[in-house]
Amino acid sequence: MTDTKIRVRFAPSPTGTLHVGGARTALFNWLFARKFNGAFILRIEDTDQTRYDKNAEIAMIKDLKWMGLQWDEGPDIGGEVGPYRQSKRLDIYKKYALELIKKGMAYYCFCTSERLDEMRIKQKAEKLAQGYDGLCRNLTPEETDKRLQAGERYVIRLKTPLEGSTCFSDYIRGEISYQNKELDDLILFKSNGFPSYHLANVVDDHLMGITHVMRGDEWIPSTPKHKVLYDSFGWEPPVFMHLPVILAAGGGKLSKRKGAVSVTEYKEMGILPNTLINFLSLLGWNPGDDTELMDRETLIQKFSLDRVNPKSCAFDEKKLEWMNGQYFSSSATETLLPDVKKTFQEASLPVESFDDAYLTLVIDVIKERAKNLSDFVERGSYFYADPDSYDKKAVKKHFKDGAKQLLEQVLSVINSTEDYTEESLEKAFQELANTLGYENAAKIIHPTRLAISGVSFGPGLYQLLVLLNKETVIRRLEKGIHYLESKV
RNA sequence: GGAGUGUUCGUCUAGUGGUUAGGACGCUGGCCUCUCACGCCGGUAACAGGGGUUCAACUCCCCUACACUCUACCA
Repeated sequence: MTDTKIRVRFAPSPTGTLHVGGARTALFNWLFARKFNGAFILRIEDTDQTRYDKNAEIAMIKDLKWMGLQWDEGPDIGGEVGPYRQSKRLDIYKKYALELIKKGMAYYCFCTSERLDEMRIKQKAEKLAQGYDGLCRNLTPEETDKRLQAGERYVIRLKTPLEGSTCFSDYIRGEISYQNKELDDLILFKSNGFPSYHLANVVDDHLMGITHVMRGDEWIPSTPKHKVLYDSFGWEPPVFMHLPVILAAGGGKLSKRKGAVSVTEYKEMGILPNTLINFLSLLGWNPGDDTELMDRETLIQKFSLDRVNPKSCAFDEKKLEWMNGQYFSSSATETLLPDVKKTFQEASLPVESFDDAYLTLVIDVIKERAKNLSDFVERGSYFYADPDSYDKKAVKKHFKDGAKQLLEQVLSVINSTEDYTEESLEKAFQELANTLGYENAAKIIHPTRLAISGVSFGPGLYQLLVLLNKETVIRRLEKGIHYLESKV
């Protein structure tokens, strides 16, 4: 398997957003290519002109790049066996389709879609096997010529053996065999002058020297037909490997109702690219030991086709978030800064009134507590704006009788703390606790935290006091005292 | 309807004839602690069902059930 250079491709049809299932397929191809120093190729399969969406293609490429799955050959960067966009290879497909006709392995079919529809309805009603009935398969050359001359619309179909069976080997599932009578005659060339997916795909994989085809398992039923196609051309088929589908958390199809489906959505939620790569890699593959947190290099090093399993799996967002939390805490703050800044702006926080150095400190204390970007807003908004309300439950617990007096004392302690550092503040709070006869400073800390942040959770109080700076703390304490006055 | 693929804790998975069926997320008890989060220690929970093969089956074979996919001039 490694004596010839590995060449794999990701061949999306740009008709919508990049689905996590597609992303996983791309990832496995990429990992495999990187592992063996092979080539990872991006090929745009835009043979369906009616469903093609330029914006979808742009978005898809953006998502792939965001994940860091860079290709070695593709429509944007070229390569030796291009073009890498099927709509630019139309004459190639035509040539090969004609070649098959000449060899007698394909034929012109003049059946109209109306006739095909009727045929299917009848087949269904009579509970017969579905599929093209082969009406045009036995047209005489004379008849065919006559109708061609007359300008009738036609498609080109592959002549599939009527008897026997066709089998192929799937790398992760073993031998898969189909009875030829189950296989109907594939359309190779459509009447609009475009090739079908099947023809374009097989011709391109061959011409581009693809050694391993890794794709979604919805392709399993067409693979025997592709095998017939390869045989008809006299070409050696690549190694096939069909990856299982990704299901929604509760089972069933992944759909918008059951959570996010596209890479873009996860990006917007604040999932880090490395998290998504790592998480997706573990869906249908594992390194064989218990390692779960792996960076790109480790993934490449450990990846192996032999450990890919054929079972479909569910996308567990809870675990994704856990993993993202792990990545947040281990990420360098400066890599997080642009995204957090943007998120804060979108939440209408006045990030511009403060400098990046401040934001850096804020991210530092939040990143180890956050699982996605919205956590940064939830846990960080008070760094930018004085709280305009206090958490109700926390008020009940920490703004009890005497809280006002307590805050006044805290205020005076803060005011008189010359050396405004965590150490001195801790010492000062400790002393206040002693004076008041408390066992520890907890009874002072909680009301203070609530007054300056509006919530009952967050970083260590002394850290918070310093980060917010003395002036802000004093202002918020006074505000808290006013609040308690008006409350009584 | 037909064909194909799949089936180990709720979820992701390890396991390739003999294991107290292991790990991770989740949930949960506790520790740590000024709170939250982290971390640490513990708990919870699985071989779809039925037949074989075998001294022995989660592992091999068959059947059933269930899930998913395909059955387009879509990919």
